[in-house]
Amino acid sequence: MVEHVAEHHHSLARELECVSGVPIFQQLAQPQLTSVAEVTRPIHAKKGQTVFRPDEVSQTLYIVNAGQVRLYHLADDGKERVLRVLNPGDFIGEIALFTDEIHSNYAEATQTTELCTISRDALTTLIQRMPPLALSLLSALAVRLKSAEHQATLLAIPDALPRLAGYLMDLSQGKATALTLPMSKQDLAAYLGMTPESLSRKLKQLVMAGAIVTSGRREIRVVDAAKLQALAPQ
Amino acid sequence: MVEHVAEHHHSLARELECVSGVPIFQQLAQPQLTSVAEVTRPIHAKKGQTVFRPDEVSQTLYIVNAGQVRLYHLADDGKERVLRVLNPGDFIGEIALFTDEIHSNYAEATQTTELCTISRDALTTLIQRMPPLALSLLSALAVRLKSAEHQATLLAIPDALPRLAGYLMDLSQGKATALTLPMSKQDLAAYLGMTPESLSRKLKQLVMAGAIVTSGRREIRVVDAAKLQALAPQ
DNA sequence: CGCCTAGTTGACAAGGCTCAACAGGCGTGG
DNA sequence: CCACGCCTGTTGAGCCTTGTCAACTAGGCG
Repeated sequence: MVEHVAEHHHSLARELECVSGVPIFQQLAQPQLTSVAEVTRPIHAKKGQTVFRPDEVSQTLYIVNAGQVRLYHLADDGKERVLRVLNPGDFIGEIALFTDEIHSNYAEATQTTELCTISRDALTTLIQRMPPLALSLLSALAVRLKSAEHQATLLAIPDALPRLAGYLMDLSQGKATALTLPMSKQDLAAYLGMTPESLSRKLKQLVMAGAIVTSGRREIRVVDAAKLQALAPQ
Repeated sequence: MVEHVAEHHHSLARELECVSGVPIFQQLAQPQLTSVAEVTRPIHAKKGQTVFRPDEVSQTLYIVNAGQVRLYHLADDGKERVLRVLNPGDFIGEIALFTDEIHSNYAEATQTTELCTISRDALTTLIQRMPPLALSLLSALAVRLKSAEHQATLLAIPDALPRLAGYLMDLSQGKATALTLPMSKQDLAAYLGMTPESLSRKLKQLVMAGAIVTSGRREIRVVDAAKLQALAPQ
């Protein structure tokens, strides 16, 4: 589980596929996409493999193209704190673009995953040549910033139930839909700043209240958005 | 240094002063600074005044030039949750640049404050004309994102003492220095996800442990960074 | 089919929140 | 300039929530 990820350097086709699937580059024209593809290196990781680990000096932007990457922090009591989960289109390493970021987190593939990597120098050059790219990067960062600050306000709530309800409201976007948890329950518990035991109990409480029903390991269906809303903060 | 330009565009003097003091625009050349100043509108707020309130549709970037702005959220139990405090050079409203942001927070001046405002249209135009501006905006957003995510990891810690110790470590940057709290203790308590009572007790605990000494309302001196570090998480 | 991890449930203890009363600064007005 | 008053911060006591530890169940993967 500590093996190195496989790197590939071949035709541009692969890079193009990687690049064109990513929202950040979506509105670029074909020739510009090719320029981006030229400086992109795809890497692959199988389930459980580590993409990067702490203390590596990084000057690379990682963009998830397919699969899923779990970003977590290892506390010195041995507990893993999940920071977030990267799905296709998400990226990590933006700070590496401006300072020599020393990663303090682990990135681990939770399934077979393909990532695009772009070096700092290549990306800054690209940004200066393609203003639309700068705008879409800014937009992506702004969105992430908003969600990070939102999460911070959620976590500042001392009671576990509204914290969980607020999280589920975000996931379901206020509607009574079925949804799949983006991570395991123990990871979710860490993400929400509680123990797996508490998460289990609070979920049960929501089921009892008639707000949600659970089915299977990661499936949740919101049946009464109003009840959930009433338990959520704000 | 502003004088020279002021002679040519006298009406811009105020805007230039506002713009040139802001880190985001710092490395722009003089003519570019003038372009920025041309689309900037300074606004002023006295202590206690509200800069904006929730449900206002905003297409504006606010940059604090002097003074301090407190950004907070009003829960429906009437309690204020401080999201962060903006000091000179900090900005807010970046999400407004990409979507019609509906502010969910209040912004209130804690002292006599001057802000620069730039409209969405003006800023996107500027970005496309000035690649370095895009880079420095990206850099600023990345830094804020990092600190927001860091705060989220802090808040996910259930025990109040390490949470506080971690916050103080961040403020003091690991050194044994004197520091001034950027906000009142009750605001800090909300920011750290605890009650003012808990904050008071935990601070006392840190003083007892010999890690810090307090003097006055907002002054804290770290006397033993190692002790503080030992109590902080990671 | 069986093992191993993820998830659940229960009992207990500890920590933080709540409520309430008190002290101490700072600004305001006399 | 002083005194008063208000707001900020502190201290105390009790209860409630959540973390901890432990045992148990349920899926998933080999």
